[in-house]
Amino acid sequence: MARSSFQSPKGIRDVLPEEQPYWHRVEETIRKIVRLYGYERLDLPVFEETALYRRGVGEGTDIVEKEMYTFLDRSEKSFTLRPEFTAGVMRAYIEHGLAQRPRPFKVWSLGPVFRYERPQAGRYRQHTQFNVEALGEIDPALDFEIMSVAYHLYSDLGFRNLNFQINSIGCPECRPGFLKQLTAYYAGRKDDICEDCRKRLDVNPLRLLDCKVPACQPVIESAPRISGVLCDECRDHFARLRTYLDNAGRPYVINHRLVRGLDYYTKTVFEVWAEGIGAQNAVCGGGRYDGLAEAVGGVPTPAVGFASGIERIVLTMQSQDGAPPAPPHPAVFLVMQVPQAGEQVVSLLAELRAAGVDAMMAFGGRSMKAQMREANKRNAEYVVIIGERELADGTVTVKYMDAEGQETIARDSLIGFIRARLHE
RNA sequence: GUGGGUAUAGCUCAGCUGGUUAGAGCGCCAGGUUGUGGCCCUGGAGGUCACGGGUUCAAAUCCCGUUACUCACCCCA
Repeated sequence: MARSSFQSPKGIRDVLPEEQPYWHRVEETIRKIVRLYGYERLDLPVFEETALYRRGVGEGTDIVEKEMYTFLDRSEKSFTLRPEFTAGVMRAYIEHGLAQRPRPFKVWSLGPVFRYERPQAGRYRQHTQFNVEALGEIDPALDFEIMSVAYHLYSDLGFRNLNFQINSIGCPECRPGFLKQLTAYYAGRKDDICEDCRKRLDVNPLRLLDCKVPACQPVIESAPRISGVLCDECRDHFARLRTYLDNAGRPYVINHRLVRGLDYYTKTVFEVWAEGIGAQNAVCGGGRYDGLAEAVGGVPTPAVGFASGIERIVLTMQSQDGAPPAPPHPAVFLVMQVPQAGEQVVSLLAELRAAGVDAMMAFGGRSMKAQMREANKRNAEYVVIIGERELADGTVTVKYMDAEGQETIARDSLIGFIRARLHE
């Protein structure tokens, strides 16, 4: 590693040009799909009042307890770099009276989110999320639509073995009863479970089901399942969602242990799992959050959404075999055989670009061989050479870089000549 | 917050049990005569061997500490 006075902060990375083709491909696909499904873009601030996240995400969550980048501004107000999108979307929805628009209000966002965590493969302190939300509607067909957006994205990106995990975690009507059952069940087994789980029993019992410690597995295995105690409304909602999935032939796995860490989820929760992202498995997580609006001071508003991490998508793409997205390369690269051709090269370059032909020139007055080598490294399709002869008779020489041959043509016919070939 | 691993050129890494001007491949730059890329050949630039201390006649190499990076746990995208 090169020495330097500075380096990027821990867990925060640069996306160098060679990785950009992947990002470009992902963004292109996202734009295509949100249009297809009728979602509009919503850009939100990168930081919000701290209280929004405390109440929106939930006091008991890891995000709020230990992962937020919180700071005081010069007026001593507390703000926090967004650790997720959903709370901000809800804030904007309420603040701008967006409930007045046709419902559901369907939006997507793309941008960085921040969490203070120990970085590891597929996990960063700043990462980029593609976020999709639909607010103001409880119909399970909307849950299905949201999941379809995710499905469509990954399948268009060529992901194999799409692994959708779904569950229903109930609502304020039925979940308390389940938690009572669950804690009662665990109360008699305190000696059989790990230390973390003993804490979860008091703090966040739902997460007991999420534990990966081997000793806890048999306990989880025979634990009561929420599916048995869902209220009629939640049971019906979940059943209808599954029907839509079945009818569409979508693969999914019902995962009784999928509970998710954020407080605001109700009913449907889902994740999409992928390989190639280190020890992480989720490229996408989401669900229904009918209780969030009230938690942040709005009128009750049902909503569903998901977030997907672009870095994890890119890692997944890179781990799959198949050709990487092609990097950009110029159609034309201009080379001067003698320094006197410099003026011609500079004006010709401007003319080419004005005509919409992407072009570059060799800078710095190096040898022609060096200029040709650069043209090759930059993968130019055509090299246009201007030398003494061309200067003398008002011509240019066009060389084909991935074929044999070259030809000398009138300078004025160059743009037409190149355009004709690029359209082939 | 907890645990493991690693720190030598831009990148990937050699450098054995301490010994004199620290190496390779790739990349970069320049040449291989008269105006031309890719292959090949030649040459060149580039390193306070992470940092600080210690042991020793002698440390990239051994010991201690610090920092950084990395993987994993927790949790999540």
